Amino acid sequence: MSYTIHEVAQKLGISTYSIRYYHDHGMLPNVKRDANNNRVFNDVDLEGLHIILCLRGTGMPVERIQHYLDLVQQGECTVPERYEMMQAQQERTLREIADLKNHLSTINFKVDHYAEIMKTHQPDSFVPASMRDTATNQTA
Amino acid sequence: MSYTIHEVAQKLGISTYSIRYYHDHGMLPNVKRDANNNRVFNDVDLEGLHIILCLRGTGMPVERIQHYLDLVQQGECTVPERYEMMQAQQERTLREIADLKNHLSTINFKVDHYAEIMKTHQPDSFVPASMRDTATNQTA
DNA sequence: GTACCCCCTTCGACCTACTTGAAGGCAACC
DNA sequence: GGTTGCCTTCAAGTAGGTCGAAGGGGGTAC
Repeated sequence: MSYTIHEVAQKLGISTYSIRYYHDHGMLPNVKRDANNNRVFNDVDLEGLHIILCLRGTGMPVERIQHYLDLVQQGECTVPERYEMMQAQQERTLREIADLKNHLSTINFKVDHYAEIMKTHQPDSFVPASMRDTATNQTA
Repeated sequence: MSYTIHEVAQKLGISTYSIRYYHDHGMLPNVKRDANNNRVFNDVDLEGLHIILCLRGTGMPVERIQHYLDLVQQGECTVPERYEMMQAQQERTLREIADLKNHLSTINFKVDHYAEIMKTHQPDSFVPASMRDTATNQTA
């Protein structure tokens, strides 16, 4: 199967801009061109993009992704380095999930707090936005 | 208690640059200055920074954070809007955690895969980086 | 009292990872 | 054969910092 850049963008839920960016930066080295110089993607390229999105989504810089994909191209002798990279990324991602969960509990607290305030007030005690430019009290 | 920008940076594990950035962009409106024009932070400012880091860390754009902090300044009548903002952020964060977990399982798979390869090969079948510029086979 | 050191200031440049716009090519339809 | 539409490249813009230069104030050392 082969795909246009638009089809790939739709399939993966990203912009054509990003795809060109990844391609232009050497992260999709096997993408072919048709007679009109348009990019033509196959399933292997899609797989590559999937990995790129996974690594970018977990915060790996583009340069590191380039390096990783180079290692893949170089063959099995680079497995130990790839292993280390993926292990580092694994740890990084676990930390990030933990951080997000921490942040989430702060946010949850605010949601509950605001819900509580709204429950104990009459609905009409809230002033519309257009009238609240002179208020001064502070309730974070 | 009052703190210098350095103390705050160390306390919160961020750079003084970022703190100035947040301050310069109106997100710490109550920070005072001393006789030498140096920023002086108190515990309320620290609390504010904590919220800023929580919202930035969960992907809220600076502009939205500014708006949220404005609402806080405006007082209790803005609680319904703040409630909506925090609820949206809650959902966003849950989605982000789910995405990260998906990515993580891809990464876990790679780690296991590479570990498997390394276990079934002799240790000396891996060529040092300095010698592997001519390899061609592909094993993602 | 001045030299040195350290921390602070502002302002502007730089960075990453896109995102968008301008200008133009090629094909297909009417 | 003109218009529509998707593609191209290259350059500029954006967000959110990050950093460096230039300069000021204050405290201690001599």
